[in-house]
Amino acid sequence: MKYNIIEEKGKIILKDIKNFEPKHIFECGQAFRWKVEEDKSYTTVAYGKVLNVKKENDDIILSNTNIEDFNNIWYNYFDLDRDYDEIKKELSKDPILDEAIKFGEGIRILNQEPFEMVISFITSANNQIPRIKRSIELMSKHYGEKIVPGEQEYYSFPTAENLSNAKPEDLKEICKVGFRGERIVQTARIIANGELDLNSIYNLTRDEGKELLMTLPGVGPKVSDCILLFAFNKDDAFPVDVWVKRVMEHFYLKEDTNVKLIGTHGARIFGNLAGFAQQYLFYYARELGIGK
DNA sequence: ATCCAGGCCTGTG
DNA sequence: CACAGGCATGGA
Repeated sequence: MKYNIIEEKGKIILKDIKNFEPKHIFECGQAFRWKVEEDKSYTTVAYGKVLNVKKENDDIILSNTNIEDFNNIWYNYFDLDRDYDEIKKELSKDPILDEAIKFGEGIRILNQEPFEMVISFITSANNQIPRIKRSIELMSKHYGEKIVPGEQEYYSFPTAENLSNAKPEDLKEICKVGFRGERIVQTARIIANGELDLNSIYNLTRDEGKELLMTLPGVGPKVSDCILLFAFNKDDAFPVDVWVKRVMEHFYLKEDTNVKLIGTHGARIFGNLAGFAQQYLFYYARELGIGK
């Protein structure tokens, strides 16, 4: 990445940075906790911190942070070590990806917190994105930790310990997670117990990590791929949801198929960049309503 | 009203 | 192994 870092009080400024468009990154479906503000900046809670991100011309301004947190947390969170020019150059050889990349040219794939991804994508099953976001906010508010950096209150995403002690009925009634309540508590318990060590997945392949994650209640083929891609940096993961199914059938298969076939097809044509391809395609398809 | 949403689980053939 | 049907919830 070619950019200059400027440190001001409470801010880190990334000067002249490419491949970083907040709207694309935060609204492409990989993250559920970024809220757009009136000034078009975005705010989230992650790693126990509140962070605001604003784009001004070709600069990105990170507010309520400092150089230590930037180096220790946000540099990796925003995947700043990766050369997106190279990825886009390779994927653009495919004419359909070329269009999708033009549409979401500023997408980056974040490296988010494993437990939060596990629960968030369990919550996503047969659900709608606005409802998923609402349930995640409610879980954070009721089971997370309060953070007050200024005038406003924020809540961190709950720990496995805290969620393992929640009652499924409460998750349903208070957090509106529906039938996913039991799965959330059971999975939180397995992780809180240490029965499954999420950190071990960093050192596994996609297939190995997938096999392990799918032992968790509520985690199947699609949810596991999301967790592997959005938390564990497995770039060959290719989550196939209704939108990816639609866009792949519309542009590539030209017929009605099934998610399993699309998964193998995606792996074959996109290879070790499948995760990036999926994210460009998902954003493109959902924003434009392709195949619906 | 019926259908559907970033699917998964369980039971059947 | 493939394939239904069910599942909470609420907006279209």
